[in-house]
Amino acid sequence: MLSKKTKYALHALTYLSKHKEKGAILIQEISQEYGISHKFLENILLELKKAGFLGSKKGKGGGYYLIKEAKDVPLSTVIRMLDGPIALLPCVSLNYYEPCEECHDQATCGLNKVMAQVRDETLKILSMKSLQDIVQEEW
Amino acid sequence: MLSKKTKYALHALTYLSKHKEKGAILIQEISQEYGISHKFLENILLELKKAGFLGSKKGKGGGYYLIKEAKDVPLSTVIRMLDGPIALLPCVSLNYYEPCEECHDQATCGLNKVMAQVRDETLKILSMKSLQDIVQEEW
DNA sequence: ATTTAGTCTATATATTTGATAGGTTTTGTA
DNA sequence: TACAAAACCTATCAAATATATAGACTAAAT
Repeated sequence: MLSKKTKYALHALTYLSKHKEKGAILIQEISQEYGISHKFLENILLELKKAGFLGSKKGKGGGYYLIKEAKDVPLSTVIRMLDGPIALLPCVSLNYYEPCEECHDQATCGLNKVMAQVRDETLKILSMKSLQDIVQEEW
Repeated sequence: MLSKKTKYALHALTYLSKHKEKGAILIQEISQEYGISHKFLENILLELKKAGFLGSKKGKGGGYYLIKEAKDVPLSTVIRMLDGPIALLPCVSLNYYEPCEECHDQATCGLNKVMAQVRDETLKILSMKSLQDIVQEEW
């Protein structure tokens, strides 16, 4: 399951994308919209900023805004950044690979094969779908 | 990611299936084979027994053995039993459904749609593939 | 009777997740 | 230029979950 962190991030990004015309948007506004703790969301938005998805402005009239085009924000990227691996096993993770300690030989492991297949199908969707698809779906 | 518990369970089931001709197999033997803590594996096998996958025999010459046919043990069932939901969001889980607290309206939620798609593709594989497929893959 | 090996329940330890606290910096504006 | 607003930053805490361990109990073989 996705962590709340990631879910909140995706909702926040969606909100920012939908209200792009408003310019900078307060953390407050987003946290109220979804009933998320202000401080928790703060941390999340900061991370998204450091990762280059968001820009921000301090002081009065400040807030956050989307830097990237919604179509250039694949869901897989957001999920990986905040939750880590998408794969079900470390030994089939493309971005967070680690061998399984208990595994004798990855090359012949049956689970490895199946989970690689699951990973491929999941990624086919999550890297194809972008923030824009979410926004469009909701409008 | 799958928990160690689930990974261990799947390995243990595979082992039991491969060595079915031996009859009852010691926890000891399996835990050594994969370098798993004896006691931890004990708990896992007990769960699998209570769920009706394994049988056991106490005392000397005892151990665990597979009750079901390997082909009748879908990976999805094992994963769900030990790890819970396969879906990435509670609101698209078929077996552990819960609404997302922060969500205004599931019917129009864009994430919901995408994650339902991911769930479908994942389940297509995990409920199609059984223990037997894992065993065959490794032989 | 003794040994072997699973059963059961409880507890301990570690890790991760979700949330909070409070001071710092920047910026608009009165 | 002082003040207020709002993001920035770091640290910490609390709760939940995952992993592992302990030890007494029961059943079976010999």
